[in-house]
Amino acid sequence: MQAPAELTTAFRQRGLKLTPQRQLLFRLLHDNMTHPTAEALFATASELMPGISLRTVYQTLNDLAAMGELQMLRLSGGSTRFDPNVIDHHHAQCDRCGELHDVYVDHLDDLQVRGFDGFVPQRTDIVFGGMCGACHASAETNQSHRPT
Amino acid sequence: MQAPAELTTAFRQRGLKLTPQRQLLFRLLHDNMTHPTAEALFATASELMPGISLRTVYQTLNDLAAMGELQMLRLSGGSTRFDPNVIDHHHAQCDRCGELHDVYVDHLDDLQVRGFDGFVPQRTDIVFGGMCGACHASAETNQSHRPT
DNA sequence: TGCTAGTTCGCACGAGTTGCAGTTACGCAG
DNA sequence: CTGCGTAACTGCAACTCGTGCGAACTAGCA
Repeated sequence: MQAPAELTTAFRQRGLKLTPQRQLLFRLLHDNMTHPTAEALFATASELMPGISLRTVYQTLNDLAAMGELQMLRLSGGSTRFDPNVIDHHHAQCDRCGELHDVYVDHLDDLQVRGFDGFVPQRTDIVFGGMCGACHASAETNQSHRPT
Repeated sequence: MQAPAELTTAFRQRGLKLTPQRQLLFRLLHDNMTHPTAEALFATASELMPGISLRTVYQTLNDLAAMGELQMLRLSGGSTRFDPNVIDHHHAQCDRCGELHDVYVDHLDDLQVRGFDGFVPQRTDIVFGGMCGACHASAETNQSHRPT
């Protein structure tokens, strides 16, 4: 997603207004690598701007997603997450702690897919399931501390 | 997912009981390629067994998923879908009609992924977005019928 | 400064799913 | 076949996530 200043312009150009609430959310989202949920953003935003409405957070997130500035991620476990990174990338989700982070896949076009059967693919979303480094390490530890 | 007869055995072995409701659901799911939702299964089941509860459908689906006999799919648009095909495969979803079908991807191991950063991948879920054959055809038609 | 359309907010609603409690019935032992 | 214990079924209420709606507000422009 673009920097707050560019978003300001982009919104105005579309006849959308630039409210303090939106500007706050722009700032909270820019360079945000945490894949936050609407609730999480609302919590952070509430601290900086008491009284902001959860409704407004959803509204703004939907607007940004519609403008292609935000990717919406519906994954297993919980609510929709929002990803300001709209560069071609994919995700790795930890089965244990649920943490999500970005990964980049090369040569995706080389994939050989059988069964499209007339389907015309336009996007490819890959989600790797597994264990993040931290969880994997602690799992190993638990294993060696197993009760006799 | 295994055939109803094998599931019967598998359930008994786990101390789970074999009720008519479950047997019905086993039959409805076996070889079901439609990726049904819980509601859809409930609707079909209700015709064959009036009085069956939606709660029971959810319960059984969760049990089967926990046993690894069913894959739960949380995709964009609506509710969780259930896939009795647990053989290594992936999905193609039509952006227009929402239809979902199975595809098979070869040489997945050859994928070059950057950014795992300690993450230990165990599963790979790929969802292709695009248009199914039917929708693509009708979209083409609309295009050629464009108003002048 | 004043107008107006887009925004915000709060509430209520809706879809999807789960928790709970009372009743039912599967599966095993006698 | 009968009786028992426990798992399962059902119906309802509750819960989560997200959206529709209307009144009040305000950004942006003339």
